[in-house]
Amino acid sequence: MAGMGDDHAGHDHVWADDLTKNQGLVLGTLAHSDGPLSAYDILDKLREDGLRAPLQVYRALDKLMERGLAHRLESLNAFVACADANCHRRGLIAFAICEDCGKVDEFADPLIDERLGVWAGARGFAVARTTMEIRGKCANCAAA
Amino acid sequence: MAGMGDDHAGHDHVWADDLTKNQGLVLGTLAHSDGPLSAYDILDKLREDGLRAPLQVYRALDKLMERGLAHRLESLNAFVACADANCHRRGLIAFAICEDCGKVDEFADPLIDERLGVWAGARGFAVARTTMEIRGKCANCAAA
DNA sequence: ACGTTACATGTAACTGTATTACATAGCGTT
DNA sequence: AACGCTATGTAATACAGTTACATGTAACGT
Repeated sequence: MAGMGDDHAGHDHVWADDLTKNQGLVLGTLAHSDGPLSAYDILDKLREDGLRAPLQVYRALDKLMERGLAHRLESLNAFVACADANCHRRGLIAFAICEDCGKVDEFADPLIDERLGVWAGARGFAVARTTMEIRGKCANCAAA
Repeated sequence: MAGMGDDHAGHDHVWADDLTKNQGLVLGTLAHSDGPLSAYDILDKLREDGLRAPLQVYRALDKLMERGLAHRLESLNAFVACADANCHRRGLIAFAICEDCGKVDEFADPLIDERLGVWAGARGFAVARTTMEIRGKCANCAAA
């Protein structure tokens, strides 16, 4: 790996141990960011680590999302690391996105999940995955 | 208006009567489609009606969405006409999207909406708008 | 009638997001 | 060594959305 001051893949990972180099770089970048990043944001931050093309980032993101280590925010075309370090989450995950400061709060609500199951059951709809994103102002920014 | 075989704005509108020409064209296109359309899909269908640039479509979509006559599906980068003809809906609107046939089912669930209100209230989060999209297979496609 | 304001429109160029196609490299198995 | 599998590298392209600027048009006040 090219010289770097901050080698995520080398020692900075407390996540899964079997990430590939690019997956480690991308997850490290997301984990250290205080807000969501677009794929191109990630790419820019990783140029000095040798990444050059969007596809390298998208490939890593796909794998990370498969494993639940990262999530995509559809309404932002951006990505975040999973807030649950060892990702024990199941079922629906929702995100509250502050439009002022950009912070994202990830949460799971079993009741909403169940309610969704009821709707789907009644319709015979087979749910594969659900995205739920709330836009607005976090408590901090609403106060200001 | 340039000659056209299918003048939505002229006679085809049962929606609001005060839509502009482009808004009428775009809403007509969405309403006649049996699935979601991207902005560029819409543009292609409206070239013969004189539209030439993406911006013309995006501008119309913005106005239609402001009025609740159209919705954006974030996970698809696509748009649909509101299923409720005169759009009496309030609060959270959810979409079930079939990944097989592409059909979209729009519904509102007050309980989910309320549950969301509880979460937001507890956190001091001021909700501006919520997007909820379920991906999976509709009853028809699940059967096949 | 004239200028002013407000809003809808038209056009081009551009930025940002994501995928396709093809080539290369590493590793475990046989 | 040859094979299959997965990860990588690179370029080119497709798709989505915005910025900047010019024009049209109808309502309003003077």
